[in-house]
Amino acid sequence: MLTDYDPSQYKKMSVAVDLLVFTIEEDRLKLLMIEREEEPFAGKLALPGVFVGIDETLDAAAKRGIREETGLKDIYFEQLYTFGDVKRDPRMRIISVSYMALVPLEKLSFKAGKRTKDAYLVDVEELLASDRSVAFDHKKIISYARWRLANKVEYTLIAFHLVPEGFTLPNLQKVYEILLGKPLYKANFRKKISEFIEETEFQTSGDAHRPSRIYRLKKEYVK
Amino acid sequence: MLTDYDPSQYKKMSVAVDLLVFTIEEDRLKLLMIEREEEPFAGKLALPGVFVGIDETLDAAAKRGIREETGLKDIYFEQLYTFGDVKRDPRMRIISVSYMALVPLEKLSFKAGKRTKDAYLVDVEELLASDRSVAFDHKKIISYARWRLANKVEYTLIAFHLVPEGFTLPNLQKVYEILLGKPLYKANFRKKISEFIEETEFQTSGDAHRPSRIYRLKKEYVK
DNA sequence: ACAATAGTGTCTGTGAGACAGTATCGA
DNA sequence: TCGATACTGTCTCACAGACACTATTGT
Repeated sequence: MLTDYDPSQYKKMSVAVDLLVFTIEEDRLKLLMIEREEEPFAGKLALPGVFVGIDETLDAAAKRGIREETGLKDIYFEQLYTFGDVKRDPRMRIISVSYMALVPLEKLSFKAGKRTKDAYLVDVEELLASDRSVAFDHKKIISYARWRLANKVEYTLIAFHLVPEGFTLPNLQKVYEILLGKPLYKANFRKKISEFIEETEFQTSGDAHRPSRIYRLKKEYVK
Repeated sequence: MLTDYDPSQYKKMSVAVDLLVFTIEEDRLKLLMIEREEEPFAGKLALPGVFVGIDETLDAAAKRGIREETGLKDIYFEQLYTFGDVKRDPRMRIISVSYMALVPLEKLSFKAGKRTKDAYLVDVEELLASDRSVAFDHKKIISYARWRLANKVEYTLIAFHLVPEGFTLPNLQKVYEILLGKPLYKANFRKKISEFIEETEFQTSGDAHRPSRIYRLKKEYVK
């Protein structure tokens, strides 16, 4: 490939990274979105994103974007898909490499439902079910990410990234149920994940019922 | 996102599509590669690829590339991953969106092992196991594609794209075995895929043993 | 004692794995 | 008849699904 490169023939384009930062808030899957202030799509919700620098790796751009939007340095993220429709952005040709990030709510400096800057935590199912318009082709991207997330829950340990380092099993199960969109049987769920976790000495307290033991992911499975 | 776009700050770059056209030849997984004639990496094997036109969708560019390299219009392909290391190409910054395509050998105008133009069918396992150098970061891309292919075989019907429309079960099983890298039990394999296929009236003939029935994928599962 | 949630034991059905057997062609 | 490969029947075992039971807290 690339043997016959002719700069005059192939115009260059801009490459951006779009970020899908997911978290769980009040037993709902939420996505970090911003309200656009300028045209096009002023007033609409959009995914946060950054342009990729000429000397910057895609992963590095994603990391930088996450840092700028959340203040967080070391959260889990992975490349999702690259969207390259010609008219995605009415102003110019932009290739968008989407990245999905997962973070437990505790790490986000967000209050429930409240805004920080122009950023909101948007209920994903609600957004996708509604006919509310979203900037650019971002609704399509969100829809794809939601699908991929549900898929990967089944054959990876990705759900653990949505939960604090120390977690209870009822807590973790709830996350699985939210991502899968269906209830699970307690006993079966525990059997399935038991090989990946280990007890800690801690447990919850203060609730008017039996306390719940705190577990953590075994070291060998921590990314 | 994209609210603060400043053209002087973010330089544009080139976007290319790299193609991984897989097929099965002589019971081996093969990949279509070309021998580079120019620097850099002259004489090395490389993935075929094309630059994405300014008014061209990523998928459209992939389709065009496949057409140019194989002469084929309607074969299965899917986007794989986007590679954006800064020094991938020593000449300039190129973002490479990789696409994986699958085609039965019968559709390719290739003779076993022989070249057409500068194109070869390269044994994938052999290439990956060897320390033979490959142009750019293409070895990494191939390695990733090989992994993804093995994965998707297990939970999709992707293997059917490597086999003609009418196929025998021993034939299909062999493809699964090649992709999975392990032998399968006949009876179990048949039970597993029986729901997706249907008999035709045809069978093989001429061999010194019991003929093999020709099957096809049920309509509802085609693509 | 009771409400509420945490946690466990076990039956069942489904499906993958393993292997042995039967079927049908050309020579 | 025989060699070779196509095709089928069935046993076993692991595991997901389903459900009932026990455990431990605060009030």
